[in-house]
Formats: sequence, C-alpha cells, structure tokens
Amino acid sequence: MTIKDIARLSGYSVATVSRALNSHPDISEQARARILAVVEQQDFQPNNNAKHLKQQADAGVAIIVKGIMNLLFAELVERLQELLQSAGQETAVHYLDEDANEVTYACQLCRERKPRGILFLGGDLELFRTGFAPITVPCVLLTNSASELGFENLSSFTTDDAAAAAQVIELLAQRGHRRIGVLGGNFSCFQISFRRLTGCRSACEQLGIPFDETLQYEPCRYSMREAYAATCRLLERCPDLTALFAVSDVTAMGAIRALYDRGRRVPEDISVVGYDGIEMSRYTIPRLTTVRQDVMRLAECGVDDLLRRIGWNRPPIHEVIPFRLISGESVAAPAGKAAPGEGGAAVRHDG
Amino acid sequence: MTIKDIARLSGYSVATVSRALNSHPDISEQARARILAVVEQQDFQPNNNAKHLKQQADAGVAIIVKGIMNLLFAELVERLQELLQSAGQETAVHYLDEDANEVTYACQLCRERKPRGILFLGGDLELFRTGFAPITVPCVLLTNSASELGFENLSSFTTDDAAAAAQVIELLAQRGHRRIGVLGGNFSCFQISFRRLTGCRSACEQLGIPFDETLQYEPCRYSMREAYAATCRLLERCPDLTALFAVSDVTAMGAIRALYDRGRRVPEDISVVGYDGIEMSRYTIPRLTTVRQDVMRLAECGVDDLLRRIGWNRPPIHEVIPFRLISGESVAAPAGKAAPGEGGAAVRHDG
DNA sequence: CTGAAAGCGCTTACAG
DNA sequence: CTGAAAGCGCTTACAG
Repeated sequence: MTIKDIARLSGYSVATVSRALNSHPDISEQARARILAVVEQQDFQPNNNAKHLKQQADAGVAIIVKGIMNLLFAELVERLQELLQSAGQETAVHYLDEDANEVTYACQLCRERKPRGILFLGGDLELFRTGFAPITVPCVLLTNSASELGFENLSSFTTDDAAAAAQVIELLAQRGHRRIGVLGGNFSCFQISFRRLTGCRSACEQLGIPFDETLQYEPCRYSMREAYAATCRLLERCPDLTALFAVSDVTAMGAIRALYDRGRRVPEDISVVGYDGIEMSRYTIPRLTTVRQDVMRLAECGVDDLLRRIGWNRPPIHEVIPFRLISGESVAAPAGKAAPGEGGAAVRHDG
Repeated sequence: MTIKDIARLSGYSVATVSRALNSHPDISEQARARILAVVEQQDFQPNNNAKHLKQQADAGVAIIVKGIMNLLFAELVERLQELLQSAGQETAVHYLDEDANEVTYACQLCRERKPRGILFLGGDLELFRTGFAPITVPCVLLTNSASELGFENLSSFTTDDAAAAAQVIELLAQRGHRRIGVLGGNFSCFQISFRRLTGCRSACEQLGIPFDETLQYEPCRYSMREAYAATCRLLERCPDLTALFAVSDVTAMGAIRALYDRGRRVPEDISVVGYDGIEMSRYTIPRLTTVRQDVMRLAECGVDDLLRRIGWNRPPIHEVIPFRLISGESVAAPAGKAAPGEGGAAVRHDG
C-alpha cells in the first residue's frame, strides 16, 4: 500500500494525495475529504524513508537524551514535551546510551530527519567541540554550559554545579561536619563531575576543612550498585567520615544502603547529601537532603530559547539556572555535636 | 556528500561503492580498500532513508520497549543486547511510552526498517489481537503470554503472575497476616495486573482470608508518586491492614514512604511485598521482599527462540519462566503475633 | 486547484 | 569483479 494506491483508489494524482496527507493549503476541500477517507479506510501510513529522503525540512524538533535511565533527564523530557506540545511543536525523543556520541547522532539526524531544532539533554563538551560544526539548525544544551565553545547556533542552560557543590559543603560544615567524603565522577559527563568536585574543593579550602582528594574522593558511575561498591571503598580508606556528598540521588541511595549494611545509620551516624532532586529523593527512607535542579526552569528556558531562535535568527544565550538545596532527613550533626542550624526549610540559592 | 561523491573521488561506480559499504563479497580487495579509504577520509555516512527505502531486509533485530522508565525492562534490555551481540546480531532498541501502541509501531518498523525479527518487552494483548496480523517476521513477546492469540510468528515467555501473586499471599498468611491490601493495576498492561489480582484472590479464597476487592484493592500506575497517593487512599479505607502487596518494586517504595509518613514502620507495623526484583529492591531501606522475575532466563529464552525461528521456520512457543520469592527486610509477623517461618532464605518456585 | 515529471540517495538484478 | 540503469515511495517546483 503506497501513495500510488491511494491515488488510484481516490481518483486523484499522487501529487494531490501527498498534498492532502501533508495538510497543504492549495487543495480543494472535496479532494482532501475524498483522499483522507480512502486513507482512513485503507489504514494507510506513508513511508517515512521516502518522505524524509525527499523532504527538505521536517516540521518538528528533536530531543536527544544522553542516558536512558537518567531520572533527571526523564523528568526534563516530560516537561519539555508538555511545553513543546502546547507550543504546537511536533517532537521526537531520541534515547542514547550514556556513553554514546550525541553529536555524531545529531549530525545523522540532520542529514536524515532534518529537524528544525535540537535539544540536547546532557552532552560532552569535547564531542561538541570537535563534531558540532556541521550542525546548522538552532540547538540547546541542557545541564551543561556550552558558552566556552562559541558556536553561533548553540545555547545552553545549566545549574551552577560548582556553586551547588560548595553550598552542600557549607551546609555540612555548618552542621558541624569536618570529615566529608565525596562520591563523584561519572566519566560520561566528566565536566559536570569536575565542576562539582571543584566546588567541594574550594568550599573546603575556604572553610578550612581538610579535603584530601586521593582519600576522600571516590569516582562512581550513575547506578546504585556502583555507588554501593564505591562507598565501601571510601569507607575502607576513611572510616571516620561523618558525612558523604553523592553526585546524584541514585548514587546517594546506593551509598545509604552500603552505610546501613556496615552498621552506620543515616543521619544519626553519618549524613548523606544527594544531587538532582529527582522524584525518588522524596520517597527514600530517609528522605534525601539534596541539590534540586530546577527542572521546570531548565525546560522552559530551553524551549523558549529554541523556539525563539527557530523563528528569528537570534544569537545563542548561555544561562545559569538557580538551584535549591532541599532539606530532607539524611543530614544531622555529627554524633555528639550540637546542631547549630537544625531547621528544615529549603534554602534558596540564586546561583 | 553522497555515495556519488565517493564514487567520483574513488574512481569507481556507485554500485561498487555500495558493495564496499555493505561488505558485499563480490568485490576486489583493491576496490574495497580504495573506497573505504575515501569514505574514511571524507567521514562519509550513508543516508539511511535511501538505504532502507530500497533495501528489502535489514540485517538486525529490533527490541521494542513499552515503558521508557520501566526498570525491569531496562534490565532485560541490557541482557538482551549482550546476548544478541555475542550472537553477532545487530540490534536496535526502540523506546515507547507506556501507553503507546507497540503493535502499530512494529508495523511501521516492518514497513520502513524491515528487521529480521522483533522482541517486544511488554505488550497489550488486545493490540496484538487486532493489529499483529500484518507482521510476518518472527516475534517474541516478553513478560506476557501470547499463547491464546495463536499467531504463527509470535512466541512468548512470561512469569506466572497468578502463581507468584498467590505465593506472596501464602507467604504473608504463613507469617500470620489476614488483613492484606493490594496495590495493583497499571492499566497499560491490565492483563498482567489482572493475573496478579486473580492470584491474590484465589489464594485468599483457598486460605480462608477475607479479601474484599472494593476495599482492599487499589489501582495504581507505575510511579512512586501514584503509589504514595494510592496507599493513602487504601489506608483511609482500611486502616487496619497489616500487610500490603504492591504491583512493582517502584510502587512498593512509594507505598513504604506513605506508610512511614502516616506513622507506620515497615515491617514492624505493616509488611510490604514488591514485585519484579529489580536492582533497586536490593538497595531500599528496608530491603524489599519481592517476587524476582528471572531476567536472565527471560532474555535467554527470548533470544534463543527468536534466533532459532529467524534461521529456520519453526513454530512459536509459549513458556512460563520460574520466578523466585526473595526475602528482604520488609515482611514480618503482624504486631503481637508469633512469626512461624521467620527464616530468610529465598523460596524457589518452579512456576 | 491539479497533474506529469524530476529527483531525493541509495540497492540490486542484469549484463558484461 | 564492475558498471549502467531501474526503481524504492515519496515531495515539489513547474505548467496549466
């Protein structure tokens, strides 16, 4: 069943069928109705290979998600789709492995699907630096900053990871912690991990808290299993930690379980802070104290900017989106210490 | 940059370039080397629209995942990809929304991508019944049974959901529970939920445990947030429950948090059992008692059967894969009751 | 408003 | 082993 069959069955030419199928304005109401009736009756679906092979531009925008199981991205995608839909924009979501090359993939997409714009959820700046040049449609990178790259068609919106990490250290210090471990560094997005580590380092320095990276820092991928193992290694090296800052909420969960299994209760014996503030962080026991990235604003800024640049040829922008440090149940003063600021209200940061 | 440019640059015809690109055997080593050198140098990527438009059959198999954030499916996909890769099979994974039409999607895939076989992770039998007929390549449905459908190119492998649910009830009864709530029924896969509910019902009947569905059963989608709300509703109606069986581990987690927030500790005040046995269930606090579906065997059976049927034209098979009831930390005897079988070993069931 | 025709970038018999 | 040519199923100027 092809467009040719529909043409024959409806008594029109393939050109007119194509026009009807694509809601072209230059077509009589009568032809449209007749053709669409046949299409319906035959349950005809056009072949997208042929369509995209010929078509010079697609109607929709593409979302490229780097990390299928990344729960933060999952929440972002949901919000992005809502926003794009209410803006009348067709959207196609493409899920890539955490360690896939999103830029190569985007190039292929531009060749074969020709989207009007692309939203990247996560991205490796090195891949952009070396491979982004062939891409000419407006693009937005979310959760990483592309400002240093200077591409004329690439905006970016991100949380200030260094500031957020620093604030976590400050919170822990304020509660009285001075032996803090850091679980970080998913190598698929090492710039982000690096920024967070940098934030930890400088905050520790400023507060006069000792932070020996070779001992107190343990890299760890984005999974509970890996976080469990990494926490065990970290504890082996530094048994006297009173607090642990994990790169993500998922990681924090694996860490908390590891701590429990070694006889340390959270937060009574050791405090844990997560990162991302995904839905799950509100349901764990204990509820996580975490850096909540502002999914709503990231999504809104990304969509607004993308659509604006698709419409008019504006220069890209690079913005930092404020985060919030959310108080959960996973942080307390170290055993035997008074807790200066035990309150539970969320702290706002205008990073 | 097209195949024509490569032809010009290499001094061969487009036909020969195409042969080189597709590792066709009837081509001289010299031509292959020269052409691939040019391809490499130009970083040429063929246009898949054109390729698939012309090509009669693709080399690979497709995996269609119904439910992007379904963690059980995520584990299955990982295992399936390993198995297919070591069998030398190219694989493309397609993620669909939980409430998308996987059969329509598969039809489109067959038209446009022409895979050699399809693995469905999750599926609505009604959609298969009405829409599967046009699909002629070998297919396998995982986690649901398609035996009643009688398609000649559709095998299926599934856990015996009714038996598993019944065994959960038996476990709880054995521990002394008689007021059991059930959180179930994601409508995107209502057959599965229905089977689990049926298992609960018949087990209760057989054990003489009261089970009033209108009171003790609460439907709930696959998310912590929905589970939280559903648990609150259930508790409102039946404040005296001593145990809760959740449709999935994710649901169980939301339920546990809801129970804590209402002052009920798990398992001291109320027991909770999950379903699926995903990685997360080993990291929650408390660790979940849950029905572990055998991801390894589901994947192995699915791949073996699919590849066998792709090679030779064998009839489909429909098999039940044994599950295991895993003892975690979320089940205890009701407050004030002795616990007859407090042991922690996993119970094997040969479904 | 409609149709005949060219062509998107490939693959694949067919002929040599 | 290689090339000329047909054709996959669409879209889109172009002419009417």
